[in-house]
Amino acid sequence: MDLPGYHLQQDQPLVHHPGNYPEDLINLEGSSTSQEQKTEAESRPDSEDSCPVCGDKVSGYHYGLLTCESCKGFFKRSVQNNKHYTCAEQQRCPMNLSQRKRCPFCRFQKCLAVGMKKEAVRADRMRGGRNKFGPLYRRDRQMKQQKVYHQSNTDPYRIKVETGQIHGPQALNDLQVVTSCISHPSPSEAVNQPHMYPSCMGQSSEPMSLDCTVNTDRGLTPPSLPYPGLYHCTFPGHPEEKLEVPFGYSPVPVNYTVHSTPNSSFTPRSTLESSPCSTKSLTTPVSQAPTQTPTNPLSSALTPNFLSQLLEGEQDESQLNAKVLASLQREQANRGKHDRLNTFSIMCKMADQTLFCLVEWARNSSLFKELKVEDQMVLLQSCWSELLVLDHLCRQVTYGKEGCIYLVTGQQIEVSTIISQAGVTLSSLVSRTQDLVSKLKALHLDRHEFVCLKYLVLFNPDVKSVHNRRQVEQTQERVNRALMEYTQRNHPGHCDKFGQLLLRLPEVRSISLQIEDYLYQRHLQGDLPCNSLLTEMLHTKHS
DNA sequence: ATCTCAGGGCCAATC
DNA sequence: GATTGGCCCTGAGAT
Repeated sequence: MDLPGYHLQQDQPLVHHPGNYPEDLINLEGSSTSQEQKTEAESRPDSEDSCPVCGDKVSGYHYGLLTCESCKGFFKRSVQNNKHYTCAEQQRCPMNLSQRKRCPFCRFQKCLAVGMKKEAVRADRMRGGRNKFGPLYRRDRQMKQQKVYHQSNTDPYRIKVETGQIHGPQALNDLQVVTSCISHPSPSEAVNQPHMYPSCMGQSSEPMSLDCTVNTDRGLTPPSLPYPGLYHCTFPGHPEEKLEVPFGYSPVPVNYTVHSTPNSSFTPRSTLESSPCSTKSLTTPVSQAPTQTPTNPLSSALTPNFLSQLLEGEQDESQLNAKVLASLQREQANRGKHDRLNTFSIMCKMADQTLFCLVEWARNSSLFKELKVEDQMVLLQSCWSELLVLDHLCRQVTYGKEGCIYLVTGQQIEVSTIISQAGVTLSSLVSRTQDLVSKLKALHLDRHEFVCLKYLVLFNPDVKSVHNRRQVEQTQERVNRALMEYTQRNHPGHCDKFGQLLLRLPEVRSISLQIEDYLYQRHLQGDLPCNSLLTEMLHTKHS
């Protein structure tokens, strides 16, 4: 794979390994749970044929996307007869072939969520003919064709992704956000157009759509950014800006014994062996923790300067906001008016842009530059998802309001809204992440500590095939010591803060792995954009 | 002129 | 009696 700025060509065919994933992971989103479903899926491995609402066999385009005959009829009747369903449960009923009849409310909501359009049901009941979505269907087909025929990537930092398999149909969205705020520069226009098409049928049941411009209480809130002037940034794919951080640092060899501890990748060696707040001490009462002063000559006097140097490479949040927003705007501008990005795609784009920035951040780091390119690549390939999670966590701790998720675009979305509409996996991820945010907020994580955690995750000597393991280890130890001294110096009343921060890293790791699994499943369904760094990172890990 | 295909109607099966 | 879902009809748009 190619990372931004890394041009080692590695043509790797995109091999799908659905069998590598446990069934429960695939089923978590409620698309297919029963044995019946499994059998059917086996007999019909091509996900192109599965209805995004219930997983049944699609019979063609109906009301905006490929669905089965059953959901087509259900949707038609619901709209034509102006049905008002209610859910006996928590409006999160599983939707699959065997259970689709149980809850019409959730089924209809799912229909709307995946993109079926009420407007496509004819008010005049005229039979035959083609509707106004013809161009949309054509474009959709073309995009599917593109996937099938191995469209080569023109982006300079992408690899050629080949696929011998047809990707899934319309993305099964966990959320459906109508991105008026991104597609319509005029807020007033967006407010008057809550949905892509005016609703011609009085349907009281609210669609699952979250409209960031219409109802700011429920969905995304417009960003308050000085973005107009920043939209001209070249980004991504053309890393023109190089932050040359003037580190006056050269690593000093430290004689630490290397122990290969299972699952210890989150815990730097020096933490285990030389830190006053060692892993052992973390499990004991604070009063019993040793309070010895670090003896390493690297440490105390250098730490403040070292930390400030580490911080210099950090990207300004408002610039990042603007870059990602601009990128999303460009993406939307390249699409047709009736072909907006769905929520999942938007989230992927955001993650992709953020990932790009994180890779650039690493590449511009003097500490990182000291490594061989091969080592840089394997480290980044190993920890990219952890960096993304850490980045997200820091954003929440710094900017996030209670009960809201602060997006990299500067927008906010309510956690409850996401959880009420997301599938099981995504809800779990959001909940776990929010729990971690709460813990980090309680710890008063600041940017110095955050950047140290990023470096600790990046410089992971446990990564296989790292060439210069010792160098990686020494850097990790140095950052680790800097973090320890910083927390001790700035939070003398909270002597365990260092240990508490490190204890959060396994959860970061765990969440990142769950995210990778989730994204890979969506990737197998064809929901992830092919030409993205995110997809390539996923692909590299799974190939 | 013919073909394609998506929306509508019908009706047996099921709830 | 209401709902579901498979099948067929229709006809605007594409070829």
